[in-house]
Amino acid sequence: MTSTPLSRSEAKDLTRRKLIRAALAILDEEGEAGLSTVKVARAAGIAQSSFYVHFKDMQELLRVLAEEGGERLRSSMREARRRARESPGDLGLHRETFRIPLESICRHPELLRIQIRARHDPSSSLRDFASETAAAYREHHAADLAALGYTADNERDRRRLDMIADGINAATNALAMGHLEGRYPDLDEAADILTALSRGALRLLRSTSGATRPGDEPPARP
Amino acid sequence: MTSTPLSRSEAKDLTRRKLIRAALAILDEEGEAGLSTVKVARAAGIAQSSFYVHFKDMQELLRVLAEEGGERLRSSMREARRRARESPGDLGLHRETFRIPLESICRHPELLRIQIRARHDPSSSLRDFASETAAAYREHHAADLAALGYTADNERDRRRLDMIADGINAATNALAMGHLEGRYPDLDEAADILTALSRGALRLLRSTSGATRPGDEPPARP
DNA sequence: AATTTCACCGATAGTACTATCGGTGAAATT
DNA sequence: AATTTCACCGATAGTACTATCGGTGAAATT
Repeated sequence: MTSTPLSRSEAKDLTRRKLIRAALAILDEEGEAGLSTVKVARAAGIAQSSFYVHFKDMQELLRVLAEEGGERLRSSMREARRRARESPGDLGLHRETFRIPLESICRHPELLRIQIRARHDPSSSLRDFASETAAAYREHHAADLAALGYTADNERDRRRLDMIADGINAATNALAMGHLEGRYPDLDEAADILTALSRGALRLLRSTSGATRPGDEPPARP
Repeated sequence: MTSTPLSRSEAKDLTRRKLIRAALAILDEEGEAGLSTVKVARAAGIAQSSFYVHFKDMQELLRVLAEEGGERLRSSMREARRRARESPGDLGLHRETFRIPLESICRHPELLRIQIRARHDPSSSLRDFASETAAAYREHHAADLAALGYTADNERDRRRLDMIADGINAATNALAMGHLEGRYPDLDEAADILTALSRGALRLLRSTSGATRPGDEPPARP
């Protein structure tokens, strides 16, 4: 082992990173209820009281965690969008549209778990983060639908697009979690299912866009 | 006010119910982290120490809560199945299949919220309850699909049915939550979206059942 | 009527955690 | 070289909660 002479600020930054990493791990393994300055500090290898050198309180650490997580998720989605645009063909694009979010989730599953938990936990300090993330995903999806040629010009259609994005989103999360739990080993299969689900929804939009009330399935395109 | 002379056991049962109700309310409003014998007992109008007359500890109260919640959910689903069977016509049946679970959820939203939270919280004492409930929903849905004529006779098709049930399920929850949050005021619209999503998935099953790999969309029925 | 049972009470010991404070030594500055 | 800064430390007061214990009075039993 080569000794590394660290400056004071470098050393401080290092322990700060250690605290953040430790908190993320505990958050993922034991949930928000399992977090305490005692545990985080010990996991990072410092005294409990030294926790306060780096963060005002646990709340602030969680805020930082949310910001970093949000940044990671956003960049992951940007990357996804970029790759999807490069994908060849129309079917390919449609399928990539679904495989890529699945992959993004599987790359940082702890972020999704934490987010889902926070989204439904009224006592969570991460609720805002969770809501923003959910909204970002919805927008992401709305953009994808727009890219496929579906735009909403009245309130009902907008609400429908929202519901579809919401539903597909939830399904994406569910399949990703199932993949991580080992139930669905093949992500391509999952992407196929999502593609099929969305096809059904798009068919509905196509068949009744602007109409007053849906019948069964008139074939007309807008 | 007419005075009600209660026997000792009746009175005990009453406070027990009060404790359970109080716990459920706190669980819904503040999450599992907000639960404590202090709060529950106070909300039920008894001394903190009297909590232990009724339950060994908080863990046991949560177990009872999970059992009661499970029973409520199961009976809600039985009722749903019964009504769906009575529904006229094939399209009607398909749509009822989706509207009824939505209604069930909206009748007891706190149960879904608690379940979703527990399902993703590693520190929760309600995880088993949540897993069982999720599995029950999936079976419910698999049965619905079977009723519509989709049966799986190989591993890949079984996995697909699972994924579809999982995905539709997640979408159902998402739309129900959206309805409760006021974003989707009309449950029928939500049911239409779910119907459309599932149609897409069913079309996939139809077109590639038993085949080795899906192409785009051959029209053949099995 | 006498006795027993028991749901509930207040007090309290024990546990886990938060957040502050004064002290220390090595890094940084002068 | 002398002085200052500051990341980290141990100790500790304060907070919130759990779970037990002995006591009490009214209901239930004898």
